[in-house]
Amino acid sequence: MSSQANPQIFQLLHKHYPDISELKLQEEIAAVGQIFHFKAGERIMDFGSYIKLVPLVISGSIKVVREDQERDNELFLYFLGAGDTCSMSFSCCMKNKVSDIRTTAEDDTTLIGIPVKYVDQWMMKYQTWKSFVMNSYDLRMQELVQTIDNIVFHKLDDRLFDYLKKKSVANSSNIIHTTHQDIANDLNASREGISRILKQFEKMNRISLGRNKIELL
DNA sequence: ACATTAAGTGATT
DNA sequence: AATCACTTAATGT
Repeated sequence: MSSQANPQIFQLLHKHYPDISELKLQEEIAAVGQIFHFKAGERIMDFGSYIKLVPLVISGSIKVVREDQERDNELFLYFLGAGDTCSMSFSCCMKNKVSDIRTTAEDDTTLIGIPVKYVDQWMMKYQTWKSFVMNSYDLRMQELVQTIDNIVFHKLDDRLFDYLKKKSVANSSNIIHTTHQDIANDLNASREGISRILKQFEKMNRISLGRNKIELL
């Protein structure tokens, strides 16, 4: 805590996290936060590891997946982008539990890591931190409820299109490089099902298809 | 040219 | 919508 505030973090906060406006809080984050860089595809956190840092994403994006114990599958949860933080990490770290989730850099990513012990402290100390945390919970919650709806009502096509949109945003490109099989794994669906729906999307001129390539129109 | 891997299809449940 | 059994197409060696 005797460490000095990192002026770079200070600036990044200002730019990407305008909601975190309390000066004292900004100073604390700058003092204890650390900047990390990850290359696309790099594993950031894995199942079973203890979470000791909460990320504030600055640029790039992170893919968050949940482990599926029965199969060798992973269920895709969501992408984190600039200005996002990982709601899962809050709940995990507060109980000092091991991670249920795995995160990988979807794109080259920069983030500020905050040691978990402060996350707690700041909740009581700073109003803006509290609402920041609550807010990101709320956003994630809405998103998850939505996808649960889509699963219950068998709307695989909605889920698939959402997935494509989000992936496109995550990679800041309209062209997505992936296979139908990989998508199927992420969404816990069959490859054939994905292929057929993609084919429909193509006929509706919403996308165009190629090998290992999907372009959003 | 041959093998491998991704994608498309139709039938069945 | 999943699974199976093939077929067809694209790519790598």
